[in-house]
Amino acid sequence: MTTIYEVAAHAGVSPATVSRVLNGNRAVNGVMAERVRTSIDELGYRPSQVARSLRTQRSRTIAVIVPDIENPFFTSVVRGTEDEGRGAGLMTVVCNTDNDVERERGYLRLAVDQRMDGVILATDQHDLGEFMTTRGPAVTTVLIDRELDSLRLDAVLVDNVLGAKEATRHLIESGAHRVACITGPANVTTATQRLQGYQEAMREAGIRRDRSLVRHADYHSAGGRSAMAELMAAGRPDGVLVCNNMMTMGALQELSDQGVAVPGDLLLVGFDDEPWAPYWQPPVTTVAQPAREVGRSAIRLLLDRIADADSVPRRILLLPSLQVRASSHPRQRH
Amino acid sequence: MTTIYEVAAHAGVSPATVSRVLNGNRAVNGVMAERVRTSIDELGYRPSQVARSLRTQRSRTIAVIVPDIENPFFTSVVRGTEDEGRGAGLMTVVCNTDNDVERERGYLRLAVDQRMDGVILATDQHDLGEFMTTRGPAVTTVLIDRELDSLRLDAVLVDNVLGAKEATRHLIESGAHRVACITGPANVTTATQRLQGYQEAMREAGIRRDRSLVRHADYHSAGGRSAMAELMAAGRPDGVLVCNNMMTMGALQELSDQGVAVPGDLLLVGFDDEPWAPYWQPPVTTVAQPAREVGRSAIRLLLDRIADADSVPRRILLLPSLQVRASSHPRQRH
DNA sequence: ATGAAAGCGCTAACAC
DNA sequence: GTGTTAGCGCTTTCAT
Repeated sequence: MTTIYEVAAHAGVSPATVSRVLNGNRAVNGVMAERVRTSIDELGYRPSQVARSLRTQRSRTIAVIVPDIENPFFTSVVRGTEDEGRGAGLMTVVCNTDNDVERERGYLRLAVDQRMDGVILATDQHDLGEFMTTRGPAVTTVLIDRELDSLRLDAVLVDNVLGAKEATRHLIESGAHRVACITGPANVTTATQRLQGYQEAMREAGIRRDRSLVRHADYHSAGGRSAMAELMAAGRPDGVLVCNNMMTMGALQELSDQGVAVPGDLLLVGFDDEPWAPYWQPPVTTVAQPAREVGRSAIRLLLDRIADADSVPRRILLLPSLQVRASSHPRQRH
Repeated sequence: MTTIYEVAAHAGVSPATVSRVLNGNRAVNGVMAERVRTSIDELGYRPSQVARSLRTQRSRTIAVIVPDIENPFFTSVVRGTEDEGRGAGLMTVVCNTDNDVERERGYLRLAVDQRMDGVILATDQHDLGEFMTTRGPAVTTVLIDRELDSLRLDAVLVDNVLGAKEATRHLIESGAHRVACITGPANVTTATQRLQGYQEAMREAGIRRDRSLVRHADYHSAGGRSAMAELMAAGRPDGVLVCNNMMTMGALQELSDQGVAVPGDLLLVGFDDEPWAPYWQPPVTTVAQPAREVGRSAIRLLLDRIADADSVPRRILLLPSLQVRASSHPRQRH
């Protein structure tokens, strides 16, 4: 692999001059710069980022650590970080923890070991282990999607309460009287917030609280399915808010198996818009989260934080939007 | 950030000794090693991979470059490379090209610049630009999913001809007489191979070739949808093989919109098994590709290639398997 | 068994 | 405007 010295020799200049050309330093004679560029091309030279990082102490690389890369919400977030990062010359590395604490720790360690410029992290782990030192995180970190109040860090969140509230209100206005809610694990903030939004909407509609209409599941399809089965057994609801995309699939399957027509017998709204929500049968009304914007905002917070390590942590709250489709179409009056 | 020198000073030894402990060099006194480990813990020291890579000329990192990270086939491949790579101490970096030649070039360049140990690449680009030098690829490379005969490289492929052939035969045996095929772009090898498998099965069943039953689309849902619409207009088929997961969604939507019942009016088989295929309405019969195994095999080929740069390129062909579900259930005889 | 020292490939003072 | 040089944090001979 050719080095900067070989390029320098080839062009008859010093390595410093090559470095200047490489880094767009204007203080280089035009002719000489051109000669250097020619040598670079002829030799097919590519500067070693490794050497560069060691020297400059910056890697121009950030890690995005997510619990589930198969969840389209997170893939969209990654698109956002790539988009926004590219502009700042930042490369995005995707790390998938599969909700495994040990893998998460491993990736945090990796970010440190690689001396990455930043970490964008979605987790419900309040204890980040050795990664959190007394002087803050070992690598500049921005949280996304889930809140971790215990950590004083920048964060980009979505207004889950509002999203769930609007969705529930929509179900009620569309004619549902017994609206159920399948939310995520009780220890995940997004799940409790969405449940809260549901409860607020119910209260405001003057519907009395009925615990048999609420289920916590695991944010995966199988969990959504059994939760839906339980709800049907506990007393048929005529509307349901399913608080994430994976569980929505499971719930729909269970309803289909039981011969429950959507929206005929039951109105349904899911969470997390995604590429194929419109393609389902029926097309599913969802609370769309601005996933891409989450990624973009996270990069911006990260860059600000790198520029000024000492300012007070910021919290960006983005708004979701209801995408109305067939699964919640108002019931015909009989 | 603490360095190896500070650890050495803290433990009262030389940096060389710390390095030896770090790398499990047995030639170090037990007591001393223990003292070093204590210092490492106390200081929270993490060796810089950057400095390590510069010194050893190995990054222990590979790039997996795929055309579409939202396609579950590729996410599964990535899982495979992570699984298998972890064992060898390799870290997987995921790069998403969105089928964009420029982005692909960019990521190949990145692999070079970061002096990565290897690249696992899914592409239909026959020209890899400067990445391919006269002495082979700039970084050790293994191709996956798609064939590139022009490049003499290791590759892990799936027997697409066989998969499509079995699927088509299954459709015919299940009672379809006019079996259509929606395949991918004519310049992508997986698409032509799947089409070929379809054609072979049709020929062997003694069904005469009918070009109006074949459509090329773009491997995305919208393309699958319009292809399905065209097929229905051109003369209703009673069976269809859709050659990738995204297009299957589109085709199903079109059929639903037209009021065509699956499998009642038309039998359907898709390609690429995926997490939610069983959750669709109806659950979809698919040709499941061993995506994870593709990733694992690719890592193995890569490691072999790194160990021996001069052996002849190998080609691993994996077998797909038909997952029979409701969408192709044999028609009741009227 | 341990240490001293060179060097991986680059950048940034500093000198000219 | 350009060159010389030190040094980023490691690993690895080569001495001892």
